[in-house]
Amino acid sequence: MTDRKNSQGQTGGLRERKRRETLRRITEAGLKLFSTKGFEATTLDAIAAEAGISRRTFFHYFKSKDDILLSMQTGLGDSLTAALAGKAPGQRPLPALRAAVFELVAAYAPDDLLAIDRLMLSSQAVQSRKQATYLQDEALIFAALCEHWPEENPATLRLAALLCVGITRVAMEAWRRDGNRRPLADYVQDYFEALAGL
Amino acid sequence: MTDRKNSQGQTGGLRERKRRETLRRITEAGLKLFSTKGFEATTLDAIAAEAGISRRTFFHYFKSKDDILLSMQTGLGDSLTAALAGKAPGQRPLPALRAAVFELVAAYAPDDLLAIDRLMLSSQAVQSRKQATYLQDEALIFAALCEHWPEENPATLRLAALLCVGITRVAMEAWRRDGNRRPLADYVQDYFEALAGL
DNA sequence: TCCTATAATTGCACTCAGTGCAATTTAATA
DNA sequence: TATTAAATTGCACTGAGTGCAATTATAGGA
Repeated sequence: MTDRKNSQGQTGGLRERKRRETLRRITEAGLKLFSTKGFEATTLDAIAAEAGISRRTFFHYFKSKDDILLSMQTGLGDSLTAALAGKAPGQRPLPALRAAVFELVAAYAPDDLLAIDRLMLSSQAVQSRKQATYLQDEALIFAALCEHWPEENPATLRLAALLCVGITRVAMEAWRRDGNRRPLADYVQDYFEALAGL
Repeated sequence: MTDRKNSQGQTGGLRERKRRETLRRITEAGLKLFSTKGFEATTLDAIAAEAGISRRTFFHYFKSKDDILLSMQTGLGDSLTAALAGKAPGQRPLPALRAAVFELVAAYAPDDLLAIDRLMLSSQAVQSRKQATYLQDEALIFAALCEHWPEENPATLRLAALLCVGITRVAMEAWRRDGNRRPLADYVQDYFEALAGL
């Protein structure tokens, strides 16, 4: 009836459009205040005021203050399983994962993510929860591996998931530590090669 | 002067003895209440009352409610670096670590730790912080490895630390999942062997 | 256009974790 | 015993997060 563009789930009605807009305003307000005042020193009242909503409404969009930052995570588990789903021919698990990681890492915008990352360091709780997501990523990838290689030893697949997430993690650490002068893919390469020297 | 047995830092005065006793009472009270009422439902007032102290005093012993549980962690990083310090002859890093892990895992009391572990699952925040400690363990072990094998490629040592903590972690998961009918060392063995099949 | 079901926003009152401060008690020691 | 330092406590406060009920805005059909 009304002329809403519901085709790709993109616009879909005034209600949803407003909701997305409010969500955007909250995260924007949060990011702005976190980076100026610091994470801990920023109160929810301040965020709500900056976003033009009430304090109570904030909790209809996020379950906690932490979640503003956490919601901006890349979602390594989802990305990798997706990249893995398309192409699992006759390859071994680890090389397939390796390829998927490189695919991901190729398209990576340094600056935005780095800023978020730095903010996350300022809160113990946020940092912990961020690091805990690595373990969830592992679980997701392990499940995907089990589907693609059902006859493989589960312990092997478990280790493959562990290594792939772990290598990505330490590569990003090294990359950030060096002030990203070399591309992230180089660090990933380094660690995958170091695997042979064990 | 006074007859305090300060030799091994064991007793050392009324003050310290009382302090240790209070600490013990708090953790005991916490554990008791957590396991009956649940972690979230247990208030600090209840813990303080049960331990016979004031609410305010609690914070002279723990920085947060979480820390009661977190303080009972094994400290994989410390244990492993200690076990590693004694014996690093001409071995390669990973085999040396492997031996150290087996040494640790041999002396492991199932029941107590398992109860703590189950309690930690009931709080998102505690669980996250627990998982985050694995990364700190990695860092500790990596530092120790760098000292013992200064001429080795750091990336290799980084991966060794990652693997050793990771394998211990997934082994404990599998062990717990199976209701620990087999000894923990068996699971560690499984994963170390699966490493070859990658 | 009007009407109704449903979703979003809000205010209010509440619980609980955690902190700062200042007073008081208790142990250590000269 | 007198002095010093640590431990305990109460009080008042901030801020996160929740439950509830009232209000407002949107959706979609009559």
